[in-house]
Amino acid sequence: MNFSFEVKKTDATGARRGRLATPHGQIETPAFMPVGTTATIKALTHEALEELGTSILLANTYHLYLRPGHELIRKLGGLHQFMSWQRAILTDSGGYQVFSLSALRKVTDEGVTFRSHLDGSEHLLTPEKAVEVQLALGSDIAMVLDECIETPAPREKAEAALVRTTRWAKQARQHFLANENLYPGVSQWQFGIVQGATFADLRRESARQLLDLDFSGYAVGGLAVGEPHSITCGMTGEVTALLPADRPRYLMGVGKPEQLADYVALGIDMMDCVLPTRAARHACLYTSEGRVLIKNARYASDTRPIDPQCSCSVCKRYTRAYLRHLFAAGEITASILATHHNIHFYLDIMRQIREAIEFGNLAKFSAEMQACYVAGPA
RNA sequence: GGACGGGUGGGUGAGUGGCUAAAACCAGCAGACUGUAAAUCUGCCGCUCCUUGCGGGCUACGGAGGUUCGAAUCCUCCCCCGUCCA
Repeated sequence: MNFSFEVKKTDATGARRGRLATPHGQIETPAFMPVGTTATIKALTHEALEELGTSILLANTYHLYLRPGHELIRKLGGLHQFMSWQRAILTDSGGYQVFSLSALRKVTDEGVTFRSHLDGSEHLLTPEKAVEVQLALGSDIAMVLDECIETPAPREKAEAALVRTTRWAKQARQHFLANENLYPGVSQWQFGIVQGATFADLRRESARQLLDLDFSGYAVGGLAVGEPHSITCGMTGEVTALLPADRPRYLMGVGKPEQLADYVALGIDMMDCVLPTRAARHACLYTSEGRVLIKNARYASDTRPIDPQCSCSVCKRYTRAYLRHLFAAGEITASILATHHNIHFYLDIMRQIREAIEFGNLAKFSAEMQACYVAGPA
């Protein structure tokens, strides 16, 4: 096994400073993972991602299964070789698409039947199928298929999704353990996903049930999908309190810049979010002084960099006025530069968080982030 | 000189008697985005008043008159623009 996870230090808040080793490199934790659903971080080259210090990124089972197809990717040497990315990859299972593509799918105990958003064709994604697709992709970390529901949700619905998620997790775990060595050269970790919506007892129950299955790591799913941040934190805390200390914990789909440290303080080791990349394409830039909506008229002749405190290559070279112009003109370069900056900003936050844990001042760092995001940019 | 066609809100451009402060798109202004159906989506976009309401007043479809209860829409004259013919 080429995998290991080690917690090197835990601070007073409960934050963990660790290291996750994979066959495709080491990941310093807490880590933020940029989202590359269709095997690309939109608007960024792999050269740029490497320069930014990305150690792991996400890709998506449902999307890659539909296009170009996991069999093709397998045939071409697996996802790493296909996309020419030799660092780590985590693949999401398609569970999130149960939520985001709710209009195009039907969930039964057997699995999720999707009507393809690409061509309308029907596809049944079962827990076993999700395992098979991810093994074929050869990602480093595979997620079990779960049922992600919106919050707030009625208790009965949350219970039903929890029961189904646990059942699917058992099937997925079994199927994984029986097939993990199916492809030579592919070595993979499998994570379970805790559900339970906004009900603390359901969250705890979900976690306990998954612990029996002995996953390599545990994710908290179904959060930041409508509920307030305080609830997200509350639910996360309920779960991390029960998770084994020696396994990585992954809070799925979060968060805003000023929220990241909160999750880390709750004992989270890994996070991912489309926010920095999507917001970038939508002209929202994250800075040490808060958000900069770069299309605003006030930046038309602003010759400062996006973030005067930032050391990224975009901030070293370009002005706000130029970025604003690129967005106004609909130039593709606008997305490229904005995404580069935002990913740098997120990865830099994580660097600062890791450092803060080591120096024991995470709470202070968190407070400073909150302050500038409440105050907004100068 | 003649024959047609046309002049609509910042732009393009619908609208041929009342449902029209006037479609749609663009531009402009502002906002949203949390395991990506997102280079997307939403709101505002003539001026003004207030008790901010599917509220009131004013101005507006080249110009000036006219018909009509009512005109961007019909009539008259004028001014521009385009195409074609001399």
